[in-house]
Amino acid sequence: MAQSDTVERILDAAEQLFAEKGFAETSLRLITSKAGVNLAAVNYHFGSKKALIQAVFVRFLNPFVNSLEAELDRQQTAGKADPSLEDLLEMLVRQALQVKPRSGNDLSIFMRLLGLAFSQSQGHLRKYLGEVYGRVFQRYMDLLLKAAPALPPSELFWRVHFMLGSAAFTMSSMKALRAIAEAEFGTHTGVDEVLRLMVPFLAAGMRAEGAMLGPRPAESGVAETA
Amino acid sequence: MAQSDTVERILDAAEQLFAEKGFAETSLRLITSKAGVNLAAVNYHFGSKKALIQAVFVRFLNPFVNSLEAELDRQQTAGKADPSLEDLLEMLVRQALQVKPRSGNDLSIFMRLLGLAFSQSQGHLRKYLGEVYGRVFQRYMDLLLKAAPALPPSELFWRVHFMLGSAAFTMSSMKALRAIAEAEFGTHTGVDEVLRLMVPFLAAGMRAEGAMLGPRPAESGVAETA
DNA sequence: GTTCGTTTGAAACGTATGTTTCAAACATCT
DNA sequence: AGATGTTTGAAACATACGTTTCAAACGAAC
Repeated sequence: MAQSDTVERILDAAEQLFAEKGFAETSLRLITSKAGVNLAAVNYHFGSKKALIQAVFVRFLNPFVNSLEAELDRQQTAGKADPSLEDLLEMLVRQALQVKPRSGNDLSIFMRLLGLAFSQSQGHLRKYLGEVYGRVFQRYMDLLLKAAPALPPSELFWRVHFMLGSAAFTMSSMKALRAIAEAEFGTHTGVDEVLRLMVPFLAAGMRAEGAMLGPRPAESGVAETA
Repeated sequence: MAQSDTVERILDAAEQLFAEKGFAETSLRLITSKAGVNLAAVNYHFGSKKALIQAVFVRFLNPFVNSLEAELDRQQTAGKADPSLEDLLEMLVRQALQVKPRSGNDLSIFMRLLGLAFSQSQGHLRKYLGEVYGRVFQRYMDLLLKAAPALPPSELFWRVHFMLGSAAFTMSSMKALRAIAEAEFGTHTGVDEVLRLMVPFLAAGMRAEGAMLGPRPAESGVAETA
């Protein structure tokens, strides 16, 4: 064959190992030996380890983001009312669950990688993902801010990142937490269920009464300091 | 003097560098050169890099946890009613703000280290911190569960970790986020203010209507929170 | 069947890391 | 002051990593 499957084998192995151990802790030798290819193949096909990491993310993020954008288009052209917070969060959950699993690639790998992208971001990844997906992200964020209660912009800013933190942390620890939950309560909780549990929690947090100062936007001195 | 300040110098440098770059990305050579001590001093005084990391955490976590436990004692012997979610979260904020800053050690370093303990936990750290501080943590958790609404235990389990995620992520990215917020909104938001902003967000999330029982979900349709 | 661009394989390179070694310097106690 | 136990300093060690090299193997075109 003209194009062997070496590239795919590397991506599969890297995806799985990154999700298990993180980026820095996964060596190229481990990846290539798991993939059954030569060590030099990574640098030959991808150029560097950083480029490999980016390639892994593009491969699994592209379908997700495209699907999300399609749903945003649908929602917009349908001329419906602006979606609620719950609608928007559910939308993300739905897209995530819809991503078709590849070989041995279950949802938790997707989740874990997504979490790692934020917590272990080496800078280059964050920058790269921002360049590639920033537009769709911004579009989603605008809807989110429209659905959020009227609060000082800076308070909304922080609340969005509180949400992001919940999601990133939960996703990157989901596998371990699910094991604990199962041992402790006997109830088998699927990844999809955990994602749905987050929706009311996050939406309620966003809707909480503001803590900054009254109804007015922040201008005069913020005399909250203790 | 019988005991030179080498140990403290190492701890100071390590604390600051870990907070800046994470554990794996901070080499012993960087630490020792910043501390102005010999490279071998780390292994001589601490035994290994892992032990150094633990020592850094013990030094800054001990006052915090002791102070928290004292407040729990006070609260309990005072015979007051069980504290609310907001009370409990405010309690943590208060302890964090109360930790006296050391040389050049401001609150954001404390926050960032705390966040790293969860997101970059190398296993050994998590285990060690669990052994040392597990008892107080459990005690606090019991109060938290008492203050939380009546929900299936597994749903509460997940919500607690959603909270934890918010906190850990926010704390570990606080410095960068504060810079963004300041550039975007012009409002200078102190670390203490950010912590206090989290309180209503997290409390409201914990109090959100349960998503588990109630109308049987399981199908594609989603029961929206009315 | 020969040729030529692409891909693979095995080995080496250069660098960085945590750790160990051991003699010199130091502080403390008799 | 001298002996003794502790701490430091400079160097080396062992290992792991990402990357490079280059000859061999391969596939498609002529």
